[in-house]
Amino acid sequence: MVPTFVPSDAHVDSGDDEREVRSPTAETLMEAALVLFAARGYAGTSVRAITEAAGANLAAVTYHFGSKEALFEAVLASILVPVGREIRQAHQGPGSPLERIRSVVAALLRYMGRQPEYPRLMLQQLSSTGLPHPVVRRTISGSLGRLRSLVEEGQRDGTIRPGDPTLMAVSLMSQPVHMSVVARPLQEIAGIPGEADALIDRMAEHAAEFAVRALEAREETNA
Amino acid sequence: MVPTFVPSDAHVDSGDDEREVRSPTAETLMEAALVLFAARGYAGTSVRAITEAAGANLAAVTYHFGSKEALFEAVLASILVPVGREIRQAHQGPGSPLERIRSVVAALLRYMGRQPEYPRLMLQQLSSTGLPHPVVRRTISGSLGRLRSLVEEGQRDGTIRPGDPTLMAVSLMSQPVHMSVVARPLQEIAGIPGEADALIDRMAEHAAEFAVRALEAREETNA
DNA sequence: CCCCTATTCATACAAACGTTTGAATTAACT
DNA sequence: AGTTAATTCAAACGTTTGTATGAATAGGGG
Repeated sequence: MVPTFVPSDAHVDSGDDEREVRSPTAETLMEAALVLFAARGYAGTSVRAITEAAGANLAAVTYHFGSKEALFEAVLASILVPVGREIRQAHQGPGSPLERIRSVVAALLRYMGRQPEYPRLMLQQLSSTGLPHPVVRRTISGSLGRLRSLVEEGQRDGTIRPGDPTLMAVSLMSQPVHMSVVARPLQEIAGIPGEADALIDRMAEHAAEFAVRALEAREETNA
Repeated sequence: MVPTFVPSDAHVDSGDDEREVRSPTAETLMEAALVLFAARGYAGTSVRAITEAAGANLAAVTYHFGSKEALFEAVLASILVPVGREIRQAHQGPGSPLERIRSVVAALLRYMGRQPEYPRLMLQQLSSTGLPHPVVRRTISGSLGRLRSLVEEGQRDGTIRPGDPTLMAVSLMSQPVHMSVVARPLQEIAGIPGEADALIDRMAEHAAEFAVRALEAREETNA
């Protein structure tokens, strides 16, 4: 059964920057679990596989996290914090709305492209039925909100064309998430040569340009 | 274990349009399996869940398909054929390259948005590590090739701006796949009101416009 | 009616699953 | 050295997993 999410409101998030303190074993377990969950999914990853990869005892997951599902949630939360931060930073940067949108898209793609486990886990959540885990939902909803506000700002000062700001934000978000995930298989499928990191950089440039072009207001419309 | 794909070259595909003939039970199994695989993933779906949903005996999967994995491959192949056909039709339609790109994006999004299992299964394949199943790879590679050739055609006649046609094709493809999958969760996350089908239609319009704007050559560049 | 092939069915199997248990080990403090 | 708490460990628990088996049930031609 896929982890479902009884509200479990016993959880603090107000400060958005708590330093979770964990034993070394717990850290190692989370690192191993991240890789395996991203590669094979939640149901496809056994507790035994995780503990073996981490060099820990089979009972370590139950002892340190309580259950496999709790470990999964901890992993999910741990990766979404930096993703949210990445977007927040680029969002608060200098420049016009369009320029900031460009840097959000490029930065996000570069970040995720180098940690492919992150977007993979996000996509796994999105592509199952039922609502994604609340921690995923919160991050996505926050990031979409920031992107939408950038779009609206640009629409107000006339540099961004009219259109539904929410859908525009979704399109912006889909580029980094989708492309960072397909980058690796794409090298084989489409026969793209070269180093993986170089491809990510090219993709970041491309996606940012693609996004800006799609949004900017024409200088010479029929007005 | 996620289905891996020993080449298994004993498989005919030349004609691209074989009418697979199956018993009614096999058909029912595939329909039930499609829904469950898309909802919970391969590892998260048990043979018992499939046969129960199909109203068939537990042994039916082994008898009709040989194994759970073979059933999965049959399901995968069955959904990718119509997806490939959808793209091929829009690709061969009338109009300029940009207009045909617009209708590929819109048609694909409308099609997938109404059969969410299709893009879900595709994304599941893409978001695991390791190469996707060959049948997925072939469809994606074919579709990307068609999109890329449209882009190149438009670049030749000057209606599409310069840029890497392969990356452009990937961006085009990512819009329908990604948006059709996130449509449902997005209604809750972003609080989009209205009927699901109406949202799909709005998304199709939006994504097509987004794509065309991103690609078209400016009439008034500094040339 | 009988035989033959195709399909369904209940049941069984070994393997893998997440979790529990209680003893062994480690580390810190008195 | 002695006490206590935290952690690790090997083993076992009861389920659930995918697949195999052999008997039961059809449905046509002879």
